[in-house]
Amino acid sequence: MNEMQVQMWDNPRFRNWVAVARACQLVQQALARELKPLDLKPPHLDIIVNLMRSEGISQQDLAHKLLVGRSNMTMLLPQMEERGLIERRPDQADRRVLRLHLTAQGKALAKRAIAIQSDLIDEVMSVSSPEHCEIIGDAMRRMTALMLERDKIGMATRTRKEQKA
Amino acid sequence: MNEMQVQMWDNPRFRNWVAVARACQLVQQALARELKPLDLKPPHLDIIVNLMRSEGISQQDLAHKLLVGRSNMTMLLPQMEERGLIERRPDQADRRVLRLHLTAQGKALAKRAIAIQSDLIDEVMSVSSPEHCEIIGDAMRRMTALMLERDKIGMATRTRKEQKA
DNA sequence: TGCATTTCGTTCATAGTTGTACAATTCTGT
DNA sequence: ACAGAATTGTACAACTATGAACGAAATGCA
Repeated sequence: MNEMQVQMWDNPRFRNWVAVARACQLVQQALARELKPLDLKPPHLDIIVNLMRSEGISQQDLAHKLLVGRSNMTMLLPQMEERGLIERRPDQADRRVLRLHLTAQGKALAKRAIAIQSDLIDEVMSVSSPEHCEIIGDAMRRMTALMLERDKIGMATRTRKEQKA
Repeated sequence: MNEMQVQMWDNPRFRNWVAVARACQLVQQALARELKPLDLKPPHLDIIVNLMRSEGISQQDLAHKLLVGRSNMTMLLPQMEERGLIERRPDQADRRVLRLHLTAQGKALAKRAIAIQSDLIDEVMSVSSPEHCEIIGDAMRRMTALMLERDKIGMATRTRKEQKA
């Protein structure tokens, strides 16, 4: 029973991944704290950031990019709209979808929030040289690709649709 | 307004940190899915793993290690105790604290759960060479140290206690 | 000893997240 | 054109997480 204990922490991959998860959690918590004065939470900022990149995106696609469920968007977006940060305009080509846009006020807040986030990230990533910073980012992007591919395969074997092929 | 957009994503630190956060999120989600057959959730596994390292730890110290609030432990631990995975024994030296221990059943489940987690981590970390894996882990540990130090300083300036010095 | 302060765990109200079921709309294949 | 399937956003219930207030126990300091 004790071998398991040793085994886990002697495994470099395990040890180093745990370090990644812990750092992530701490940075997220710090971000939440520093965003509080703007009355924003990390999910709101994620939405704003993605909206700057993809004006007119649908709720579904946004949820997909953020790796959360659609219902999550239904909870968050209306309250951001009431706050005047975003607009949800119906798409007349497909009347099911709502296309999302940042308002001027939303962009102004985005600027301040992103400044906070960027400063925090600059601080935490400054523990690594630019070269190591790229190594880390590259590894994480490969990891993300791997996980998304995994999910896709899992979906294909579980659903009935693809079995036709 | 558009300069901000470019500015963010041209900043290597920003871009690479976002990759870290996304990978983390995906791995967490995958872990949750693979743990479902054992009827465990990531927080439970975190508790179990830390309990293997630190038999007899208090709820408070455990919460501190896991970077969550004490009330979180109060929510999770009793239900794990009822399930027979852990025991909470009062400390007769200090009758406020409850010392935590894994039961035999808890250890058995831990073994299976850790096998699942290790396999997943091995898979995702296999996108990096052992050398890069260490670079990543070292960076994240420095980052964690930086954040904890930051918090400590923040606490010291806010509380009254340390002002005596 | 006595009293203020701190620490540990709990309680509870609040807020955030998820999955499922649903109505409206669009797409597909005949 | 039309029936069946898929997609979009919503509603809701169940679950999870968090922070503040609390009581009990311990500690520090006169």
